[in-house]
Amino acid sequence: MPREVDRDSRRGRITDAVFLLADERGLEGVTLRDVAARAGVSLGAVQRCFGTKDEMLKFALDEVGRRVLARAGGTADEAARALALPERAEARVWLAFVAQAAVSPNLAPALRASYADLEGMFERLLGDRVRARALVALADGLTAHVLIGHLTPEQAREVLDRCLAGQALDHLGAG
Amino acid sequence: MPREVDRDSRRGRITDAVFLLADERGLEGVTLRDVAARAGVSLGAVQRCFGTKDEMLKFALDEVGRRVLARAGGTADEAARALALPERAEARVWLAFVAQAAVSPNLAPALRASYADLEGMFERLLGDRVRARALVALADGLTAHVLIGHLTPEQAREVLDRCLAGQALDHLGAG
DNA sequence: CCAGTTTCGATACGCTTGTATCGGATACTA
DNA sequence: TAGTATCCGATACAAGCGTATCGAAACTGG
Repeated sequence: MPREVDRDSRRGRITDAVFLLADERGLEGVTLRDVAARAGVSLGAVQRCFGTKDEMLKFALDEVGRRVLARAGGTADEAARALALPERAEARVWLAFVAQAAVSPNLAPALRASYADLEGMFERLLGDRVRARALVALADGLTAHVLIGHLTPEQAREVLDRCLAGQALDHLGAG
Repeated sequence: MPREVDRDSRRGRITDAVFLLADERGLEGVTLRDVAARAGVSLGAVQRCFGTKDEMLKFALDEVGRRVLARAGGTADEAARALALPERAEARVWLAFVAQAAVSPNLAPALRASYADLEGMFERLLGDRVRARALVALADGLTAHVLIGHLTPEQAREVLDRCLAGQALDHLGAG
């Protein structure tokens, strides 16, 4: 056989390149050629590592799910803040996958699995599945609003703090 | 001059076609040829109506913003439910634009304007800007989770009802 | 030391995309 | 009614995409 490069480290480098490009231009701006160039490998290497583009994206989606879950530990407050105010690049990748999964059935199951993990973690922390769902949804919404520039990170932090203190979404029915 | 077709109605038909296609395949699956075919006009007609693809998408974004805002009237509860549980097609179009705006600077301002309108409406209804932001973010998050199949519409409705009753996000810090 | 097999990077290919261009049809103007 | 300026739909075109293919290189088994 020819010299065999380290397959796993190569997959890791390629996945990192996918994240960088998805952060810069969105998921649709990720082309195999650009991924290869950014990762410092040939186009053929990307093909051989992942077979098809969809498989590469699916692998990247699983990876970002793992990273998000890994950082969302500790108390419910800490976890919520980590979820709502993530790394900007990571958040953009996540949002790109959410939008894509809404229309591409082959990406949706992996994303649903990540959300199920996330929701389960918050449910264990809070002891209430509905509250867990509310918190995850709120965090996702805040993250999206920061990304598009509707809120600053500080404003999102303020909203989250008020919600965590139980003062923001109380008694909305009275309004 | 040659016979002049009704420009506004043509723009409307083309915009409807953009919505249909964005709902089916996402915003990146919207091609000028498919839009033309779906609208029942020629490719050249689409070009002359909007000049470039970006302008067509920007027009569609403004239009969906108007529709969302138009349906979100009444009390805060009604508005929140209309926002969190919109027409499925409309929601997918909205999510697609959010994801796109996060990486394309020319689309972001129009989306920010729509969010500013929405937030202003809730602020008037609630008398509290932070609560308004929380509610809009929660609604957006719930909508996204329904679209990707993580929550059923009924589950999202349950979360929203608990939040509107002030029982879901209270005292998360104790968890 | 050589044959064989496997993986490497490069290139070729067919397809789709957004945009530009082009003759023909049309409705004002004089 | 003839001229003309405008707008129509069709087609042409260059670029970029994902994927398939190919010769060369390299490591292993005999």
